[in-house]
Amino acid sequence: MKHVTIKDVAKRLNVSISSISRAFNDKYDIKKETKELILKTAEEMGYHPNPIAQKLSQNKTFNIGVVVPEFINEYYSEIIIGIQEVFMAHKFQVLIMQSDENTDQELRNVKTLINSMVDGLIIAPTLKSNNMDFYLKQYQNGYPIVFMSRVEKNLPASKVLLDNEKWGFFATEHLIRQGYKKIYHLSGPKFLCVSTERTKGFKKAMAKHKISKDNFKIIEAGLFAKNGMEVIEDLIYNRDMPDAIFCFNDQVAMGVIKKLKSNGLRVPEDVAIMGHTETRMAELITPQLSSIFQPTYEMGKKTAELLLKLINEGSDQPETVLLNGVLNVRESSIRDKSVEF
Amino acid sequence: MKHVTIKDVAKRLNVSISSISRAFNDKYDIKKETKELILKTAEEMGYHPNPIAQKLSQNKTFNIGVVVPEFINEYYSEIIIGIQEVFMAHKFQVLIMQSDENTDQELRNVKTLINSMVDGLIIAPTLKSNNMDFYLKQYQNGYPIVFMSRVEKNLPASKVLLDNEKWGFFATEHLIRQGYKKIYHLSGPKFLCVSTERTKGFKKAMAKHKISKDNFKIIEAGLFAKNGMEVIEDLIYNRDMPDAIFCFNDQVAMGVIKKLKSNGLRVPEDVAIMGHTETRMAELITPQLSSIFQPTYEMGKKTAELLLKLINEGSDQPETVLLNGVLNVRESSIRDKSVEF
DNA sequence: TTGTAGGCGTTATCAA
DNA sequence: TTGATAACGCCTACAA
Repeated sequence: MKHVTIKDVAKRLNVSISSISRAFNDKYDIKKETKELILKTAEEMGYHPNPIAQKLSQNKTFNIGVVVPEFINEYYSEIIIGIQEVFMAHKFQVLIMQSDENTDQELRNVKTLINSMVDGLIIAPTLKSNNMDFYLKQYQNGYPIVFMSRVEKNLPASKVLLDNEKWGFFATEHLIRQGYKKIYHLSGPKFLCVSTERTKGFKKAMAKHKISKDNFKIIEAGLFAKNGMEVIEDLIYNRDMPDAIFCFNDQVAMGVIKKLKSNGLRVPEDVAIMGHTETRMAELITPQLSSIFQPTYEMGKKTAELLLKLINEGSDQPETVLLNGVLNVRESSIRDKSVEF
Repeated sequence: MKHVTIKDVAKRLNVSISSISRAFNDKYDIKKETKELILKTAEEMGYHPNPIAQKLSQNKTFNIGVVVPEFINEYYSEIIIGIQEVFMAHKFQVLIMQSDENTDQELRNVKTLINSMVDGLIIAPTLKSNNMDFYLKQYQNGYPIVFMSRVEKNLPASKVLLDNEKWGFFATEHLIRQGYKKIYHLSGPKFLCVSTERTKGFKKAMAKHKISKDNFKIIEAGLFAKNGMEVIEDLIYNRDMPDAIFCFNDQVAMGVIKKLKSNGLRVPEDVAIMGHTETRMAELITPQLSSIFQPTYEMGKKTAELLLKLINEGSDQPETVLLNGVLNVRESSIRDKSVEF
């Protein structure tokens, strides 16, 4: 498995290696016929420039690192596809590492990537990430980093995120407009900014529509289906069931629906359910789950573009991209089919 | 962002770069104190060997490539986690590319990875991959490749797969033992060996239990939920509904369940459903879906180990690892709770 | 035990 | 338009 090198081609054609190099990087003047001859012979010999040597000589790795908290759920997988698309087109390789929602693992991942000299980093922090100071220090030292998804709006660095407050608001308002009177919100962990933003949106909707304190409640649940199930068990035990529930995400919502059904409660007749960060399953379960679709693919592309710019042009002002979602209303939250949403 | 190099450390300590190199690769004799001093100073200066230079000088990239048909579903994501674990421990980087179930994209991915000189490849072919000849040629030329998941048992190369026939058989037999009399199988595409194997298992179970031809049927469906839905629509239209259905995978099974429910049929009372290649959703939908769990994480680890061996020791005999699944019986396929399965 | 120097496969500067 | 050659940062025979 010996690879053909630039020298082999040079020898074969009796030209210098510089000419070969020139032919492959149309930067320099080189006679058209020579170039064509070289490219043709190289093709025949199966020569490709050795990317490792290119990188060494250019002092660039053309690698970028992506650190996500997990990619079991389709959310980050889809984002990654968008990221890869952009970087592939620019000859970058994308190294993906997942932190398994563990802050130490995340720090190790980032350090591994930095040590392996990636030209830039995209980071979506884990649940309880306490590494932001470290990341920001790197960023301020000039290391190209773009953040994604789970960071605060006012973080002093480039980032791409959903406007969680806005879409938390819309999700809630949809329930109100459907005529539900008593609405609970199962939030994510309170140390997760994505969650507090959505909760803010929930509160804002309550305020706007002047819903009294007796008629709403915010319960800290979590990220996973089992968190939703646990909360429903408590509510049933305490005979404290609302008309409608806005869940932090679809996973929680599915846990909620499952538990409601197994206790003989109907969705949406007894309790309406609204999810968030739509999954493909939303359309497959019964009832179909209303949710907020996030433009994952575009998020990935946008993030990649920001990083690419940062790598090529250096940093001027940090840029924040706030993306919009889509409210997809389905069976789980419809009371009155005549009401517009 | 200038990186500290081996020279900087050498200069600082007034030793030669060879000593630094030795200290970092405990291969050569080097005085213990010198080594410790070097490592300590290097640490202070923030020196890490430049992986690109290491790779160039060792003529190895320490990269391996993984090509999967998709990673939106958790199946390949979980496998990848297993792969990464093994290779990370051996200082390899794992480049992941997904083919979006497109055979041309797959070929491009593989060629990109080969051109970027990965030391080895793991390939899980797409649906209609017609690139196997090319891959086998590379393999026979000595390029380390291990195949995964969607290849035939008798492929002359190392591979890791589930024993699909066996677990197709078990899945079917479970339905028979539950007392279902008329059992249909929704297969995957017939050009997908994984599917034909499962179908073989289905037929074998029918033969073993002497089920007459009137009482079973094999219908080619597909991979996705919508394929399952379409088949159910047909069956309803033709008034040709069995007691039980063994679906190619959980996605199809979920489509089937959804369509059955929306037509007022109960699962499992009217029709029992068995899935395959268990997803996390299996436990969350109503009724919970019976399925065959695949040991994805172990598959990833095993595949990685085979490739690592191939890279380090060269090829002797191709090795085939046939893994076992687990039959998880849940609500969707239980008729009689007293029957053992 | 340590240092010197050549090589890995490129790119890029400088001469020709 | 081309060629010679020094870098890029490291590893490793060989010499000391």
